[in-house]
Amino acid sequence: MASFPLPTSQTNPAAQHVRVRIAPSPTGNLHIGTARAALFNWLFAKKHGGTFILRLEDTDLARSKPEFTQSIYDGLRGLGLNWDEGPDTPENQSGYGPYTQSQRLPIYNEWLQKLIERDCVYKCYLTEEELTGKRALAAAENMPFVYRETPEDAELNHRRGQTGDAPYVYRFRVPVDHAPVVVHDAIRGDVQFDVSTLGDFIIMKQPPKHGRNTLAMPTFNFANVVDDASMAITHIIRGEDHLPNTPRQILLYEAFGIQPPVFAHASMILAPDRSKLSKRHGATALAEFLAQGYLPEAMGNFLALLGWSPTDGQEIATLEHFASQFSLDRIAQSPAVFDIEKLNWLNGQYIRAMSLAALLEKSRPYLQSFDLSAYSSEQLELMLEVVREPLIKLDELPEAVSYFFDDALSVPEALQHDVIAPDEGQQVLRAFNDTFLTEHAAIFSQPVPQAREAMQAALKAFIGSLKPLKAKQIMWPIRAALTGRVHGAELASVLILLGLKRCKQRAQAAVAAQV
RNA sequence: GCCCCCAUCGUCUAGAGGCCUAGGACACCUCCCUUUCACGGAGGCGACAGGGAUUCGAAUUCCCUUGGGGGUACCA
Repeated sequence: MASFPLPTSQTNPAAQHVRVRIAPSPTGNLHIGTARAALFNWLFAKKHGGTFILRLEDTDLARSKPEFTQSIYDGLRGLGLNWDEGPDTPENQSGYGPYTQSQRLPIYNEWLQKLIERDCVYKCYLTEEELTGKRALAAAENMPFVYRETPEDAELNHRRGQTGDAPYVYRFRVPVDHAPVVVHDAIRGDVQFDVSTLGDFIIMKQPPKHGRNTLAMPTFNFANVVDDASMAITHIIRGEDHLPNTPRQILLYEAFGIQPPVFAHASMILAPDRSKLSKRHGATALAEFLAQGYLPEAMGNFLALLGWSPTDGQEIATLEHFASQFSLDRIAQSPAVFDIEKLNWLNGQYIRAMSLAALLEKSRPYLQSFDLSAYSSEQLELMLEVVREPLIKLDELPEAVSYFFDDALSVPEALQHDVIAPDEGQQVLRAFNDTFLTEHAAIFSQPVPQAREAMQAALKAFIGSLKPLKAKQIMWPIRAALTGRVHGAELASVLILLGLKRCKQRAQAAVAAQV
């Protein structure tokens, strides 16, 4: 795919100890795009025996919330993307902490001093109004707003600096005569940005006027670079939305005299209408999918396939398997549409492949409205075994098993009329109730595996005994009477799980309804 | 507007000049299996955005157009 020259020390991860990070901001629940970025980083770290780091970028004090931090923890852990270093790991072990930006203020100030010493930054005292005016001016000329400190502004900044208490921010002075900044991207190749498109960007915000925290916060671009540099991050794998930021960050690395890490910008995940994935398209947070009963394994598998493809073409695999063949140059350059159909298929695959014991555990939260104590776990596993086939996600479970728990089964009018009421149906149901259930009553008290086998055989014989009628004509009335539907789980198992008593009740009710 | 990225079946993608009358997966259709629905199996439908250029030869290289996406904040 992308082929371009990069120093071997950078392109060959084996030549150094890989350190990658996911750096979400706790201003929202873990987004599906962030989850995928985390996954790519994790896969890359795994592949190279590297270190996967979680860093919380909470410099936006107003929007950062503890519950979002929790959502990030839960989401990543849910997918199995455990981090080697992060806010909750002992930082003295690594020496790179803390891993929460709001706790790293002294570090940013320290690094800011270096820039001040090198005259790479200046205090900007321009007010919001003055800035707005400049923006309007640029807009009027149909030009992009690129802020540069003019001689007049410099004088003004100097004058306001004298007063001592005027509010200011720190801006990075973009060198105007700098050659185009080249981003060596491991996915896209070299991307050039002319410095004339880069304004003097803010690196330290103004301290908030109110509230108990009055310390100045770094901006994203600054904190990101300082942290990545001081945490010895070797590869930055992130979304394409960060690509336009990268030249600014590279300028900062240059100002610090530090070799930038390898950048890899994966493209975005899009909604089916090719617009940005947003709430109006349904779930966007990982937790929402998980709550619907998409299995974490399926989500991880699906996300890995969105914008990346395995070399061996095996689409259903563990993350460890994917990790073994992961490489940045196989990450797609073009955006990927989030295709729920494929997720559905994958999830179904996982539901069917799962052990019944594991499935039972995963299912319990979805079955809370039912009294499971009426069944042994062996019976519950049988229940899941026979209803799991058509499932897409676990939240369909209550509907799928409802007739095992309802005491009074309500049979839809249409079924009552079309399947149960006709003479044939009644004939079948009478035979079922009077003969079949009586003759085979003993089967119901057998242990599950034997009962199932015996019941299957008995049903087969029963169908044969009603000769002129076809199997379907026999099964449907019974199924309708017992479950209130004509499609569904294997009938023999349904009978066993319902038990003799309920089978009789429901069969008799179906017959009685017609007299 | 300006800057940047992207462009293969409806969708996810394979494809790094001849292996491509473009492969796989999801979805869809047909058939088979089957006591229903499903699962599973076997087939089928279906794409290199358009236009130039380079080349003996282009899905693959270059340019333009068009379309989509991202950015343009004291958000990250």
